Amino acid sequence: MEEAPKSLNFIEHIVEEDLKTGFPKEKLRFRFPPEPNGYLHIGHASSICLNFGLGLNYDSPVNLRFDDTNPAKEEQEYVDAIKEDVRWLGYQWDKECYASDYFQQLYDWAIMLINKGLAYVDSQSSEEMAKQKGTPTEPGTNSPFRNRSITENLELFDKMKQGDFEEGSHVLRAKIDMKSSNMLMRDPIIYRILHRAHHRTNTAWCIYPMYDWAHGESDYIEQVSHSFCTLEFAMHRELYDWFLDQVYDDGKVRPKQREFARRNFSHTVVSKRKLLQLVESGIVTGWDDPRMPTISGLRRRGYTAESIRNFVDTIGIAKRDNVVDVSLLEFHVREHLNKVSPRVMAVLNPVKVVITNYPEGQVEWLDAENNPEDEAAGNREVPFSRELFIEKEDFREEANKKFFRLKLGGEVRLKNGYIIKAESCTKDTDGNIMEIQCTYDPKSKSGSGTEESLRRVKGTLHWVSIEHAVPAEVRIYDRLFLDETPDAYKDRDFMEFINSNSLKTVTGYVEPSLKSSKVGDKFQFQRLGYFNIDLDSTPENMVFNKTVGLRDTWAKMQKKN
RNA sequence: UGGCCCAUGGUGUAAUUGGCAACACUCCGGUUUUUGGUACCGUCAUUCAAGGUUCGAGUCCUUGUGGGCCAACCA
Repeated sequence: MEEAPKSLNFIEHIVEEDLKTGFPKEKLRFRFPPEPNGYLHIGHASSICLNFGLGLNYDSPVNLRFDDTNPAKEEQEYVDAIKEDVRWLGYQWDKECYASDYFQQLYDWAIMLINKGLAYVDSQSSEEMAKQKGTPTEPGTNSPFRNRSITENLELFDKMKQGDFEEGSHVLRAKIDMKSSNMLMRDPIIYRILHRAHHRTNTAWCIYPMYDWAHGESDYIEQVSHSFCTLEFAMHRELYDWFLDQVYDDGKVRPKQREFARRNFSHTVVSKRKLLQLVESGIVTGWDDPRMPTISGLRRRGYTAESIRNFVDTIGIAKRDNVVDVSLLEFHVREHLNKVSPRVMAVLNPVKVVITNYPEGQVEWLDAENNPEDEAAGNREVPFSRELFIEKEDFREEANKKFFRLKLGGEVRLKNGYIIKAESCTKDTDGNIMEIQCTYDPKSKSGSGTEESLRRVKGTLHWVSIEHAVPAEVRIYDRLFLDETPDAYKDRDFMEFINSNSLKTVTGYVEPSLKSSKVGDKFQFQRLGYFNIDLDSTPENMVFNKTVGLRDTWAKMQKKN
């Protein structure tokens, strides 16, 4: 058996190339560097799987590093949530790191920059500096403070650190080139004053390093060999390298930044800012609302880590703009859940069926297969009685041959039970069907082996015994946005495209075997879809989330007509 | 007036680095089925444009076109 050589994405090619040109494999080291200012979303999954996948592939350490240089936005809650999500996705980091662990080293290096004449304290307002910065098409001009003496810079920077100055009054800038075609090289700010308590260092510092200064140096301190980030940081690479030049020692690993395209997904947004807006505006109940494209939202919705990993693997890594269709994600959950989730019966939109020739008061416990895809899943028993619920959509008084379900005078198989025939129905004054009267064939019991039981009828319905069914709250979700790319319009706000009907709550009736299940348990409600038990669920009031529906060719046929 | 990046079916990615353009999803059609599910089979459909190099270009070069990013004391 030869294995087909797995094709590599361009990032993997880069690593392979480095190995081929002499980079020692044992020095390979990667990192996943989230800022703890929000929850991880499905887009982050790509980065997580890329970095940790590389680690697994090459047997290299991968650090989890929190990029916590802005105490105004970052919180411990996010740190905890991020760690949980990465673990849940199935990955183990080598070291848990924080950029804030390096504040002292970063500060010492900043002093060195000043001493080398490569950094200065600027005492202008941000507006003044913005003016001097120029535009992408026009060069900037030098700050009047650009040529302060080293001693003065040292003195001022020390006072910044001591907390002698107000926020915004001074910054430390790198002295590079105000005329560079790269705006980031026009004397970027490396430290700003922030009188804020930090989630880890508390009030020890009142100056905080900017991203560009902190990130590359953190990579260097951790001896990360490959630092992968999204495309919008491509212009930062020049600065990343410039900063590295100032501190780099021969013999150490020099980190290499490379960029890949972030993933966009249809009918949703993946930007922590926008997700935060959904949370704060109350459109969703929280970061883990099952409609959110966050890892925690997907987990609560019933997605499995395996399905997310498979999905990420399928969409790959590249550099071009993209919008990944959610149907691909849905395909992967169905694929996994189909293999692992037990089948049960639940009726979500009930109508009563009375089997008129079934003895009153009789109950039979019928044998039911838990999962046709997995023999080891075993069997269970479901109660059958004279009065049942079936789905309203499964009955019509009259219908053509294409309708395989129950109609007056027609027969249908009740899953795991008997063949029944609809004889009549009763309606209320508005014409709504209140009850369907059926007869059953006592010899047609599933699995009994009788001639009658082997009869083939076109339709098979799921059902529950009214007397035994457990009422449950069922939350049915639709996409959060009506537009495919809600945040792709320059002249319209993404909030305009909110789907106001993204959550529908119904009372469903589930078979009694579900009473013993726990939060997070996943099931296939036969003929309906995959559902799991929400964390709001209690033994008295069970709550289910619809993860995703089954593929529904019947619904497609309906749509076409 | 600038700089950087990108362009392969409807969608997302491949193509042994210059050698027969393929995989998955979607769509459509069919077979099987006590889930209109699953499984299986099949159909449609692809290299942005024009030049150039070459025996040979999706891949290299030039120009053009289209798109993205760059002017937070955010990351």
